[in-house]
Amino acid sequence: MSAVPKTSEPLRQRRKQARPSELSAAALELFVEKGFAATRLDEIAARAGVSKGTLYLYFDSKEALFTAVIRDGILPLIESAEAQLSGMLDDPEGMLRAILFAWWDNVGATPLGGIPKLMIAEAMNFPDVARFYHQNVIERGRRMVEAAITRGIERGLFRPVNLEQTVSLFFVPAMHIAVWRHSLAFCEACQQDPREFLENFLQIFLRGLRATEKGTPE
Amino acid sequence: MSAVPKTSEPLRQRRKQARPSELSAAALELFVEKGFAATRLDEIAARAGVSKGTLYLYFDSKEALFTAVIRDGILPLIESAEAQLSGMLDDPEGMLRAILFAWWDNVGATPLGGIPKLMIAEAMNFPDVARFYHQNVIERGRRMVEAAITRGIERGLFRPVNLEQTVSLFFVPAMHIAVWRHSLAFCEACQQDPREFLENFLQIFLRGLRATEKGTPE
Amino acid sequence: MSAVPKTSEPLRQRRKQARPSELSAAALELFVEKGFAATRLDEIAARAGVSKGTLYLYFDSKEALFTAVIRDGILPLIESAEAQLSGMLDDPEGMLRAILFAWWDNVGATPLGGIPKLMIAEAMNFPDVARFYHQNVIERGRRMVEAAITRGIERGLFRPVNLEQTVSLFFVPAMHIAVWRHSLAFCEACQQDPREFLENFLQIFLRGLRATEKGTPE
Amino acid sequence: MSAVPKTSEPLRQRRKQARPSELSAAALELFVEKGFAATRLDEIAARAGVSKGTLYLYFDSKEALFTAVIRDGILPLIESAEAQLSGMLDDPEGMLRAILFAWWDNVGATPLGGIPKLMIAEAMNFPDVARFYHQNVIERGRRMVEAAITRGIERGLFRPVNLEQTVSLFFVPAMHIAVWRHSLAFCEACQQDPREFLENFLQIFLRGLRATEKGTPE
DNA sequence: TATGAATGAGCCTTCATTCAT
DNA sequence: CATGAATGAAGGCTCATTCAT
Repeated sequence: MSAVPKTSEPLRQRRKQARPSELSAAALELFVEKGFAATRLDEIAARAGVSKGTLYLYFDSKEALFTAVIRDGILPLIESAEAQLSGMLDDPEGMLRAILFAWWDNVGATPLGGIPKLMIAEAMNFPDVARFYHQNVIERGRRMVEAAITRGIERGLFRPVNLEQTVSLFFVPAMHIAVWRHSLAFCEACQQDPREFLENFLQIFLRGLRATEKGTPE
Repeated sequence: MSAVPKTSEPLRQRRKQARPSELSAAALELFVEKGFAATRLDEIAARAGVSKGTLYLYFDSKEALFTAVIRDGILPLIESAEAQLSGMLDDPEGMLRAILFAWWDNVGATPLGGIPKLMIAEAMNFPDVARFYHQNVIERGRRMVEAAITRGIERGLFRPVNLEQTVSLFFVPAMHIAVWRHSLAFCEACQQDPREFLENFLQIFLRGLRATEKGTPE
Repeated sequence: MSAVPKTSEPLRQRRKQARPSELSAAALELFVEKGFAATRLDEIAARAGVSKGTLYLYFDSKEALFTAVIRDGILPLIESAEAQLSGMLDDPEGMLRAILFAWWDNVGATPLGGIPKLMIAEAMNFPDVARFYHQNVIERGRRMVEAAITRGIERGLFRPVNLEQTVSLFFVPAMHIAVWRHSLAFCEACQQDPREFLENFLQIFLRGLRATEKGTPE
Repeated sequence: MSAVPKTSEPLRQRRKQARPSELSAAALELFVEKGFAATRLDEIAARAGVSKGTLYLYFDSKEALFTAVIRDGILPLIESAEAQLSGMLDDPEGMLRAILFAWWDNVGATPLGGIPKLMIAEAMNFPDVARFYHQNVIERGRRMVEAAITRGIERGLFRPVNLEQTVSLFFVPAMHIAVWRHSLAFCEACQQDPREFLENFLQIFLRGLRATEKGTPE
């Protein structure tokens, strides 16, 4: 509020452009921390440095703000991830590793990493948002992993496994870290380095997935 | 209204004894479904078939009801599980399998299976309850698995792995099923048979865990 | 609150029965005085001697309270008026006079006399209520007057006039008094005795209505 | 946006002069339709085709706008009416008829015809405005009618009647039409031609007023 | 002069909690 | 023990008003 750079662009204009994402960023933090119902609009406004009424210049209601937080928060990321990772199908194991750590760097380690917790908590209260999230985030993420595993099986690198369940297993530890970071964060078991945890998981996962004929020297 | 005959009423007596758990059962369902803040005491009372005021005869406040739901719901189960499973240390793989499916039968498949979702959603709003849950449920559960894996490593059945992380990995898929059952339940990927999913996980998990020198005859 | 007679009937019970009409009576006064939008529920509750929340035990919303004020306030009166006055058709002039003064005594001079002002002010904001009022109050009132004038014409007592317009003319001065009582009440011209005003109107009205052949000696 | 050429702009000049009355015209329509409290400044600005802030360039507050709507709307008309009709005292009946239809043409049939409804609705919320309206509009209008009736009585054309009340009766049907046009407008009884209604009223009114000795040739 | 983004006081409504019955 | 009418604090939302541009 005091450290605004005085460029030639009028301040008002720049704030106007930035406001919606400033507001939804503040909202995301609080929704993740306390849940939708327990978050007061006062708090969101205060954290964004605006007054309560300003929220209504950009969002029709608390619920609309919630929807926007989910929609606008995660969709761009999925799209860029698809663009970046689709070319790695030649190396299934490498692609799986890349998906996992790209997710961690761009989502899990950022405030967006709270969204899985938020969706878990609010899915039954906002079925429409949950359905959107499922179709546009979960399903698209699963498809990427599915493609990698399928290719690995085709090439004889992986055992023929139940695809659906194996894809689920692949995501589950990453989700686990993201969720616990924003809930039972004090738990020491979660204080471990997330990348190390994911690496450890990948080893067990891939080892369990690989075709057995070829030994995998540790 | 004033002339209620005061005979010996076994039914009423039984109800009186059972009331608290009837109330907390109703509360659990609703807390899991909608979250703590979004659940009204009216609804809980209605679902338990009592009036709103009656809740205050057994619980001091909404928050006390929440605490009771967690405390009284899960603790007895952990204790009986410890008693039943502690004798299986001779067969680490069998013990891991037994833990997983005992948990599913006694917790995951029952209304108590909603507690993980509830704790995830409310941990940051109720740090005391979260700490209680962590110490008395999570840690005790982890210790059982830790014992089995440690014994497996000692006997050369399992590779020497990072214990903490591996224990986490062991629990994560089970938690995942329980959580998603009560949030994104409509997701088809979650409609799969939970036991089958756990079985599939166990295969990959154990295969990834086993010492490599010995082939793993399916 | 302190002068409640201590009869055998429990206080709570009696209040429960009386509350809705106590509340709508308070609401009527304030809606008439300030209009719907300018009336705060705080005021209504305060005037009725209850807290704000109590209003919602009996009415779903401010708007529902408005509807109830109109519906429950005026309908019973119309019905009793129809019952009492329908037998006077033998004496058209007497019936018209009776209608006018019965209306004054039972509506105009009571708090219900504010309803015409209220309906005028809010009809366009609440078209459904306006339509209800029109069909169930205005039209039924008009039919009674219409019957009297028609009979008078049939018997040669009245000139053959435009019925619709004459019925309107009959009601207009009464409405005028009622409306001004609750709006420009300070106007001296309105300080006149209402009964005298109505009597004076009746004379001019009937004199203008009567068949001319028979002189009407003053 | 910054390079607006400062040429001589007759259109803009004209707009600048006309703005206040354009604004109060828009305000009048909405105040009449929805009442003062239920009308938002946003709507008024939108209907006048300006932004919300512009209203504050011409009026200090919403209430000042209300006052201006009444003051500036009706006063010029009364003054021109007085000038035009004061010369008709030689023909009392003609003057009464002229007053009635001049009022209809210049007020009742125009947007100003909504003012009586507005004053009825808001008189108790704005006693100062109501007093102004009473003194400068109502009283001056009454005086014109009073003069005509007095002259008619002096000349033996009219019966000696209660002046105050008869003047009220004279205005009441006209007010009634104006008010209902802006409130219960859907009512079929009000769909009648207003001039015809006023004509019918005049016949009954004058017939009831005339001295009885002289027959009244239609 | 005109704009419209921003404000914040105020209102309707909800709901945990109390208490007379 | 049980009820449910009553309470009042608090939250979502609106809108008259201000002011930087």
